[in-house]
Amino acid sequence: MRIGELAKATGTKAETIRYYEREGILPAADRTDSNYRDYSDGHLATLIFVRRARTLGFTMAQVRELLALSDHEDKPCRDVDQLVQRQLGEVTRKIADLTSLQDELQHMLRSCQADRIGECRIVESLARPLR
Amino acid sequence: MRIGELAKATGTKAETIRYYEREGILPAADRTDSNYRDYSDGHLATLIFVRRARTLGFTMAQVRELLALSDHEDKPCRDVDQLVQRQLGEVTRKIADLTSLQDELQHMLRSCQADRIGECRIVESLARPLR
DNA sequence: TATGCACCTTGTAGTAACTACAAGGTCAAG
DNA sequence: CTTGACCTTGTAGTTACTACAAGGTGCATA
Repeated sequence: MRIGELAKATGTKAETIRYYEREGILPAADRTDSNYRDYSDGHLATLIFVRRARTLGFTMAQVRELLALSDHEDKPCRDVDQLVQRQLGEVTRKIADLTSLQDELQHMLRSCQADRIGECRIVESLARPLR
Repeated sequence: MRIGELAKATGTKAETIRYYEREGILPAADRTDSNYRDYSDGHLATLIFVRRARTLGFTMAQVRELLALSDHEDKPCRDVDQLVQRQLGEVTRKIADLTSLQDELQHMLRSCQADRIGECRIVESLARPLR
């Protein structure tokens, strides 16, 4: 598929896709005879992954690390293990925070539907567990 | 508390705290006689909230919206309701993605501990549900 | 065949959300 | 009375894009 299709399929600007290629985040695509980039389904999956990871608050560096785990076949398990453990910790923390926020938002929704204006603990929902 | 303490307590640079004040994200603090910013526990909670929300991938604009929900006492329920519903959708989507990623990381950990190098489906973990 | 659109390149510059200085000044604890 | 934390204004760097412009190729269609 060409860059325009890939852009549409993922909601990414073509310029951002080329940017990812320059940055080594997305592997360079094959080229057609007319020098157009020709993307595979693998590229599509990787790009979706990158975009999701970014909206989940991972930095480019972290995305790079996560992508590197993809081809860990050639690396010793111990190295990978540490990295995975670190990422897992962060993911788990994020889930906890988001779940707390979700609870609070749902609570707000319920109290609104009941037309009672309850107190809003939205700030507390994330601020409470003082790390 | 003074800016330095607040900075330490939240892992935020003093400069960032002043930046948030300029941007209206964090309400201006009281001032001591010597013109030092004097923060309350409320400021602390808000700042923790802001930082968490940011690492969860919310933009400043979204953080602003979420904070605005805090004092919804004066706004009609219908308006708040819509906003909450929208944020809730995003939060829920993020939790789903993160949970999928968590599963995959845990799987990698298990297969590493068993010293079997399994296939890595980390990209697929986020890329699969094609939106 | 000509028009127009998608693509190619390089390059510059803008945006968001910080982060880091510098310069020049005040305040307070040891 | 010096040192370090704070104050201000201002400029500039970083990350992760996003948006142009200029100049060129490929290709479908009127």
